[in-house]
Amino acid sequence: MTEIHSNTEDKILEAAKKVFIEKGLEGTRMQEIADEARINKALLHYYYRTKEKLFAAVFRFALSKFIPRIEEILNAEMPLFEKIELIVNQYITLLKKNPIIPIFVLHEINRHPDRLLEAMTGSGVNPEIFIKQIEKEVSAGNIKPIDSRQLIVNILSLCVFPFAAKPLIKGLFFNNNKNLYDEFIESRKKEVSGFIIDAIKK
Amino acid sequence: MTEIHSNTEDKILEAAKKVFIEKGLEGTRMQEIADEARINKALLHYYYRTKEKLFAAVFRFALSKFIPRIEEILNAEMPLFEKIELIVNQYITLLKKNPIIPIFVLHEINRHPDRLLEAMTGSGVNPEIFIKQIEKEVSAGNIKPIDSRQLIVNILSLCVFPFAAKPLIKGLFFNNNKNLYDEFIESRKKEVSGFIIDAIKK
DNA sequence: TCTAATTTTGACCAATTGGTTAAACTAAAT
DNA sequence: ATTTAGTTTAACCAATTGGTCAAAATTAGA
Repeated sequence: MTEIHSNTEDKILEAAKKVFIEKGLEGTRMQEIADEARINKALLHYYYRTKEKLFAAVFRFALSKFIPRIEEILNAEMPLFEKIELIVNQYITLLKKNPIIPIFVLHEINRHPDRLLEAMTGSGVNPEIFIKQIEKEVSAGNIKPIDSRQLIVNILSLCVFPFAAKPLIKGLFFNNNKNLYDEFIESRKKEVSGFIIDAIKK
Repeated sequence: MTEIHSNTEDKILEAAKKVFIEKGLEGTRMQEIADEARINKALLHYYYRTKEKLFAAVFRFALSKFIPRIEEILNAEMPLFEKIELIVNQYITLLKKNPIIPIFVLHEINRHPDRLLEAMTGSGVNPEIFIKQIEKEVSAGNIKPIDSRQLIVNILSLCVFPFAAKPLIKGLFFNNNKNLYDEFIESRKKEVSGFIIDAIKK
């Protein structure tokens, strides 16, 4: 198991990320990944034996961008509203750097839900902590009563959906103008957290 | 152009809907559609000459479920909050009947954004009306100041995302229990409109 | 330098794919 | 009963696909 990270192996993974994430598992041809990496197709199978194995590596990467590690934020000693601002801001910032990750991940976990369970086991993702905190705030009367899972899904929805629906939003509202769409997303960093806080504050 | 709706043509379209919407354009084999419809594969090409043409028919159907015609609601004489309640309730009800439509449409318009423009031209979808109404309510001081497009995207996000992320939510929150997830969605009919109204009311 | 291991390649393969074709079947009209 | 039109099928095809393999090229160690 002496993994010498040859330049080639990295080139393959980078090429695979680009093509797989754009076109999905079934929309991707191994030849296209090879072309993208400027190597022979047989080399793909030399480093990653099958398409599935190469895809699995890409999927793991994508999932780490889609479900970021934010334990530090969640466990931080900080008022709930500030925490929500921080989460929303960081999440939208992250997704802005990886804008096509959401639709890729959502599509692939829909096709093969088991892949998600595998990849998430031992990934440290634990919503229980955040759930507990929200419930504490509710019963302490600091925010309006709301089911914690509903609130979490609302936060996720408001952050993620605008990326998944990019072509729709861009076409419907901004006449396919990329800059206008980007500005729209940028202003959501403040918009969304303000919206959420207004919705739950007393 | 004498289109006699034979039973076979319907059977094909129904089978194509089932397979395409579940597996996407590139994940679908014509043979599988033929099997699903219990007919010969050549018959597919007899009625719909190519895979693309058959897919286009399915996509049009899916888009009509994803972007429902709600002009009547939008143009109705009704207070904004009631209107939001109605839209959210109707939209979630519709998506509950077609739960895998969102991820299918989002994925396909991401792969081929031009398909969306084609299908939406002359579809009567016109957000301008709703935009104007929201802006009127804002400037009349009836709700908090908010960009109308941001509000519309928020409404869409809160309605659609939980369907697109079904496997994630079901696994993360409900231990893959279908009933619990369904109840969760059902309660969002009230949850979401309440959330939105709380966020924008003064 | 010589050797052994690793890396890279072109040629190849079996299976699958969307699509075609000619013939057979069906049903209604004459 | 024959014709005619539309419908359905089995067999087939060329192109594409993921994957293999043996040989060539490169690298590293002695």
